[in-house]
Amino acid sequence: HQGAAHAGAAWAQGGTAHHLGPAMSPSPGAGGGHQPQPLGLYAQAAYPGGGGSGLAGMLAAGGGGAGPGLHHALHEDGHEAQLEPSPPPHLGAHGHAHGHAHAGGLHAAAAAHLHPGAGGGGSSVGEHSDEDAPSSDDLEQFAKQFKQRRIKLGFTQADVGLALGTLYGNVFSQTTICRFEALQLSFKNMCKLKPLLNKWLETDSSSGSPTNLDKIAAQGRKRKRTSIEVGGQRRASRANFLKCPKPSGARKSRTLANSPAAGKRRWCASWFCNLVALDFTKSPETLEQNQTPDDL
DNA sequence: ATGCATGAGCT
DNA sequence: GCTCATGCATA
Repeated sequence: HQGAAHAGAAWAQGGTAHHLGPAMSPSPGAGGGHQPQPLGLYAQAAYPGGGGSGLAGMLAAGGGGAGPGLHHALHEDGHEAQLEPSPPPHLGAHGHAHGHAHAGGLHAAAAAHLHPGAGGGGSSVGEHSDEDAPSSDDLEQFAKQFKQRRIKLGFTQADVGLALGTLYGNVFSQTTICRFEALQLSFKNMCKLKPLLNKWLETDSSSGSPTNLDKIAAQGRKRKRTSIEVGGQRRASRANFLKCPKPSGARKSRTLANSPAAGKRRWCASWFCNLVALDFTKSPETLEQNQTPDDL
């Protein structure tokens, strides 16, 4: 059930993508069982080959039934649209951008792709726990299944993270597992983690043993989280981001100096970095609403 | 689940 | 100096 209705999350390697959140049908249905999970479609933009227009392109299209169409466009300011060419090293190419537009939503993907095809044999439709070129669909499906099984087995995200540590060397935090399940990691990162989690699924039943939940002593260095004045600073920063996702040095200085967030350079830097890195996977609709006129 | 932060690699 | 993978702290 729920099969077709997802809202989306978008992936892109070098480009921009958004997703919108609320897409679910307003079905009055009592049922409600779950909360609308934003799962979704991914779009992978392959690399901007040389040219580039891809970067700033795209915007969303309106939402079908339910949602008030929210979307917005990101326009970059006049100049500069740099894309970094991260060369897709041959190998696994995956990437289709399927942009389904389901019931509510949309988003587009600028995309190019390399075909998955590796050469060879007729790939059968097998669901194998592949290692090599998982498609977005595979990952999406895997994540979904993984979460389901994890819960069924009674493990928390944190448990899994720890287990991974004992299974291999890498320990992962609850955060990472959560993001994996929610498809909030980069495509590449998802591909990297999938095999590990998959192995966990297989090894799980055996792990009835009392997991040594410790070892992972905490290290010193506590991080301090900067407090941002609700509303103003964040709002202004969002507006700025919309105007220019990748500000140049000069522009950054100007923006910082005049923004309500002035003085919080480090915060600003992290904020922009995170937004760009996640490809703007945070509700763009919110941005639109709060957009400030022109406080650059 | 998500906001802010760190640090390793790259360029 | 930037991107990416990851995580602490917290809503």
